[in-house]
Amino acid sequence: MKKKRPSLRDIAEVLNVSTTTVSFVLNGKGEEKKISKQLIERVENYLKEIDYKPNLIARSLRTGNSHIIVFMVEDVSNHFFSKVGRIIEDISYKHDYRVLFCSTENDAKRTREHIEVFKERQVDGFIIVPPPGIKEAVEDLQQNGTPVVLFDRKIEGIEIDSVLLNNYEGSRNATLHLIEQGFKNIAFITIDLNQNQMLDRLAGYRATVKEAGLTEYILTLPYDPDRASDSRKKIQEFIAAHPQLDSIFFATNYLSQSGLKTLHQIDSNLVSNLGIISFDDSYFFEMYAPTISAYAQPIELMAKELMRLMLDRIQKKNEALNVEEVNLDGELIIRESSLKKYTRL
Amino acid sequence: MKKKRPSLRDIAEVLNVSTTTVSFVLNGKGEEKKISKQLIERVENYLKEIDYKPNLIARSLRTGNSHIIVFMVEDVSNHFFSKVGRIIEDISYKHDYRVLFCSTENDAKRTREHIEVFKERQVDGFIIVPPPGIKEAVEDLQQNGTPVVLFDRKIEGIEIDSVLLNNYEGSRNATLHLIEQGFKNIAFITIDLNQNQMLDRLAGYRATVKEAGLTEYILTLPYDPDRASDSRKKIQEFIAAHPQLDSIFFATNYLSQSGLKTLHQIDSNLVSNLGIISFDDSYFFEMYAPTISAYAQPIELMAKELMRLMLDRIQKKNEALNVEEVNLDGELIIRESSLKKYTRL
DNA sequence: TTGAAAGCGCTAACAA
DNA sequence: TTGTTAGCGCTTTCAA
Repeated sequence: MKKKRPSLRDIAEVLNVSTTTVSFVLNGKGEEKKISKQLIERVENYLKEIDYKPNLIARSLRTGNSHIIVFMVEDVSNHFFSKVGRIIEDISYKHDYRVLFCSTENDAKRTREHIEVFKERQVDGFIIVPPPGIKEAVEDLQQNGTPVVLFDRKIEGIEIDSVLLNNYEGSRNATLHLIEQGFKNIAFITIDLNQNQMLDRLAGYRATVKEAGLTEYILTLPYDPDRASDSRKKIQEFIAAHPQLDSIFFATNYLSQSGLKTLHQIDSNLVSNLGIISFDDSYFFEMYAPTISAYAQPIELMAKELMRLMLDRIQKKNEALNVEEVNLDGELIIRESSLKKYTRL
Repeated sequence: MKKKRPSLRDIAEVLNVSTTTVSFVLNGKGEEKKISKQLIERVENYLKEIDYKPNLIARSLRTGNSHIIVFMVEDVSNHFFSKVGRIIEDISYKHDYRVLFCSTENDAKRTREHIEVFKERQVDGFIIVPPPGIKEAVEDLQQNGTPVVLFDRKIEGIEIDSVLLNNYEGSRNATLHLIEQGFKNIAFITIDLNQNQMLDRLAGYRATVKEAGLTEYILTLPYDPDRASDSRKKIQEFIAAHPQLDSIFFATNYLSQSGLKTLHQIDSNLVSNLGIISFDDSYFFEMYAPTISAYAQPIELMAKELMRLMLDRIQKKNEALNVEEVNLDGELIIRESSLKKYTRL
């Protein structure tokens, strides 16, 4: 049933040349290795004729690389990560790399297991959104000389290429925007995740509110996504306890989404009457009524920077390179929800 | 810098046994091959001690398989596909397979290229959402004995395992529901994609409307996503031309999304006054005001069926199996938007 | 019950 | 300018 594909050796035999010759021509090293024009042409023609495809596994075994890049994120089906992944896939494809997506679930053990397997599969590089507790595994990769680029989050106490969002600035901008629109009692709703990107956002909010002489109102919800109804109750209580609130800043887009739903359930006018802004954009914010303002992460730029670093590191694998920490700014997208309200103010 | 990992041979030398022995023990074939208990134990202990990880590439080269499954969809960042992919990833992980996600962009050439590369990489199976024009490539894989399971769409004139949605029934159910709620002038908005899943949905709508003695109103929009503004205009004209419409059935979730936005722009009361239902659910439908009814695809079940077939085919690679076409039913999720309206009727 | 050795298909150092 | 050949690390047949 399975017709065996011809191997290099088969080809060499048919053409009556050595496998070396075929290999060199195949890899475009014909000229460099001073193989005659005619021979090159003859080989190339034959390769084309039989539409020869080399066995990539054999090549990997020999060369030690695989032209595969791993993209490890918390959840590949998360909108933000999947969009970034999509662009990474495209850039990789153009450079003849493939991308293995995988979900860490923010779990260190699972992540370490994945890393082990991929290492044994000779993947050429890792782009990782690091869960807590994988510092050693990452250092190990670095020791090994495997390119690693961190994304979205840092690991403290380790020198490593990273592409990050300037969370503090973003949070500050969003808060400032609300203040400029005349909001005085701005709530910040976040999750109790002890990770620097969330802490920076909180810090940005607090500093800005304080600077403006306003009071801070902070609600911290449990991270556990299974306890959505708990969160709903907490939001409801929070709103009830602070009737003076005129606006809400959600620290991440899935909070905004569930938050909007909750607000709507509490009182269908609430969403229109409160100033609302979200950290992280969502494609549904512009279809909502009112449309929801957001501080958007620069998805395309992030993907490009990740791949720029990755391809560079792969190429210059044996040179010592300066570690780069790329801090990108997002963009404040002002829609209806964060504009001055006349109904309530 | 790179400390070389120990190979099977190294281990054999250290233990003063043959590589065969180590290999057998490593693969749990010790007993079967009648290696003595003590030896097995000695080898196992050493393997554990040095935390030996075999080189998976070498193994692949030798065995001809890779424990990698490819999941090819139109766009990996599409909500529906990424959710299915996420579950497939999980199931695979439990069976010690990894998943290579890749986007076809519904383009035959790109898809064929991907298939070629993956074939040379010895992937163990393909789950494919087939774009038009890849029938031959798929048949080729089948010839090769590589497991292929189609998802979401069929390829006409080819016997192949597939997991599909029962589009006709789904469309019928959604239409019936609107009729039961008292809607009389139901529009069907679709895209001009000549693929059977879309045609079945259209057919389901038409048959049901006809059966109920109602008039059909069909708007077909161009597929090209770049021409969103065109679509908006067409929707607007369509609504204007048929003031008697009391409800709209969108044939796919991204149509619903852009459609809702358009409706809202035309007249902010329109969304509340029309009956609305969407083929395909979206997580944002339940946050919208009003919440949007939908015929939801059974994401988890689909992923499970895909993997059931895939793992089965991989395992029984050399047996002739009956082709299975799994047709799944979705679920009608009734929310506010499709309930009887009192404001307009 | 264990070991020797032949490959899987490719690359590249070395020889001719 | 081209060819010979030794591996890459593993599995598995055959021999001992």
